[in-house]
Amino acid sequence: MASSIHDLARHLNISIGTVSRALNGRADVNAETRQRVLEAARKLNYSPNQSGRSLRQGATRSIAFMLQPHPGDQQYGEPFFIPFLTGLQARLAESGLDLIVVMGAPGDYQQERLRRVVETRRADAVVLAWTRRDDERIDYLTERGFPFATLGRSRSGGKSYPSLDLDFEKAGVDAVDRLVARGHRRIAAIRPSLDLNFGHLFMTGYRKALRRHGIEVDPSLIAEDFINEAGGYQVIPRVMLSKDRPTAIIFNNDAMALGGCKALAEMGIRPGQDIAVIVIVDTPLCRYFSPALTGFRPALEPMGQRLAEMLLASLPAYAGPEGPRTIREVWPLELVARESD
Amino acid sequence: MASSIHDLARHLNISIGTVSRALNGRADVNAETRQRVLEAARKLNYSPNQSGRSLRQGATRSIAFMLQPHPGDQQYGEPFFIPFLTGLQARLAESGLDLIVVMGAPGDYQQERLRRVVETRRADAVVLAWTRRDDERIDYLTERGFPFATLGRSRSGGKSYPSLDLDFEKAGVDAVDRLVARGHRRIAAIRPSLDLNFGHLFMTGYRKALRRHGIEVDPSLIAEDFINEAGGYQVIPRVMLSKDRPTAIIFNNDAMALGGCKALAEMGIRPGQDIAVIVIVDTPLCRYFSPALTGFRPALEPMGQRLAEMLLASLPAYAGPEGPRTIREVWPLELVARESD
DNA sequence: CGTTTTTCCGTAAACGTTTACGACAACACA
DNA sequence: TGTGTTGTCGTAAACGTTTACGGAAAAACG
Repeated sequence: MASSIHDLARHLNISIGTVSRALNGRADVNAETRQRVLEAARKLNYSPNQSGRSLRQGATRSIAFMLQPHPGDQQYGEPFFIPFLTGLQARLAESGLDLIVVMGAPGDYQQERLRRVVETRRADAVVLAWTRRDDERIDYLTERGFPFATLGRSRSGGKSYPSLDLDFEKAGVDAVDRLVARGHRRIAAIRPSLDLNFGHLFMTGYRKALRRHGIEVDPSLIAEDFINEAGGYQVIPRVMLSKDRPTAIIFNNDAMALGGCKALAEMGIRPGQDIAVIVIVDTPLCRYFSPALTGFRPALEPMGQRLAEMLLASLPAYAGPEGPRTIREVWPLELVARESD
Repeated sequence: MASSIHDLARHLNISIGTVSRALNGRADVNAETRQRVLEAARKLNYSPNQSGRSLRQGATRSIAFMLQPHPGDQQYGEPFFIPFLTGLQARLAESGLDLIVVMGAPGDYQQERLRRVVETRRADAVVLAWTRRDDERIDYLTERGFPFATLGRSRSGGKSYPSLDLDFEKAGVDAVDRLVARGHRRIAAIRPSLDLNFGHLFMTGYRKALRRHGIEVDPSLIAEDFINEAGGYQVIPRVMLSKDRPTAIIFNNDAMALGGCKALAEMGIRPGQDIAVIVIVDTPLCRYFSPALTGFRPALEPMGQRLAEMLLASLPAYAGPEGPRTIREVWPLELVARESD
């Protein structure tokens, strides 16, 4: 059915070696011959079988992104990643690499899928997200010497791999600073599990800023739940029913904020009027919510491009001129002021 | 680095043929030998190189889902697909198949990416979404005889391929019926491009129901825009500033509904009180919005499983007992009544 | 014209599997 | 003992590429 390099060679009365060299732009092939080969390839719409190619070269020329359903989420996923993937894809394509996204099974930190990709050599490198404070996936990959990069940091024991993260700690500080400047002193923090590294970073900033303002950290104002709408919804009563209510809430996530605002509305509390609300990671949801939610906007697509670049630079096969490699980057989160505070 | 079948054979003092047969569960291998092979494979943690395997067998044992950023969307994507993919993945894994997700470039109806997957034989079949009324991807695939299935129908000229869709027409009818029963007669419809088949189906139901109730279809109550928050936001003025305002609005999409409600709020119109709102495809967003939006909930994960089954049944290599193959299914959309109407 | 260099191309091996085929031993049966 | 059957395994080809190597012809050089 599909035409192989042999068909092409036979059709041109030429050896497959020459065809291959012509297609791959080698120097030692006559200009006219190359022309004929390229034309024939187009006419028979030939394109090389990826399996044959991978087998011979020992590389698949593709990078896998491990996509995981929201931890603790039963239903929907994270639109967050789409623009990131668009950027990743764009940059990889420039170097002739394909991006494949591998769905993790919900529940197990996708160890199983990851192992499968690595062991059957379906990709030359992988990109991880949802990095945890101690991440066994990182241990696994470094141990096996399999190339990877991460979106998000981790507490790494001297391991060296490209990683790109947002400055959640700074965002936590900025959020508190802003609220304090507006007169708030009882500021709640709604966060996911501290295992998730960005949750931990956020809380570090939160605490640090409070202390700097001479405000004692009140454990009853800090609550953890699933990182989705249901989590935000069910966590609010725990925070609001205490005797000394907060006057402001920082949500570590837009989905949690949505659920939280619902719970507030049901209690007759209006965000932006009766209580101030800030969201750490801004999405279109925040902008189009009523009231529009103040949040911190990440530059997702550029991040995808950048992480692709960093990953490529770390791969011997694709590394360009041996410049100094940045291995770790932390990008700022820009605050977008809106109505909710 | 990675151990091959030769290493395994050498380690066991056995031929690679026997090793392969043992691992693949062939009958003609001694029980004790098989045991030894399996143990050694575990110990050396051997797993077969996928490229070698694919090359020999002429099949990659993987299915590609073509994921496209929202048409007209610059920023974020569609969480809709995650549970669908979870179901798809689960069912494929049962048959030993891998699911890979391929990102399309925004803009071109991902023809380029699709071609690449097909021509380099990276997958044995593909799954398409966002089916259009006339879909060139379907033409391309049938022409080349490449197996595929679609999430969503298309106006197919006698082509035969597995497809699974939601009954958007019925949802359109039900939405109108419900609103009419509550006394509404001026019902607006906010939809995406009619090229997108689900948009077309929805409108068919909408018109049909209106006529059945003796209500004339008023073009000024129908508006098209991008299928995202911004689209919903900017389309509302066009519909609400006419002299004879609608008393109810049906949104064909949750993101458009979010944007639309924002625009309504800015005009001082409260959904659920001053105007009725129904959303065709329900997501957690609808449930946790204030007011909670009435919508039609799809069974996404089961749909993924089912479509995987239908696809598998259409592939000669994986087809089970040759039962009658359902080639086309349309699933109901269940209405979830909430506060917005 | 003889020698060296360059240009171009064919040959064949290799990548890691699976599998058709045949060989050999053990066993059953007459 | 001879013949057929069964169980188990090794051999080698094949999948579609890329690439090291060598060789023939053409070009350059003296």
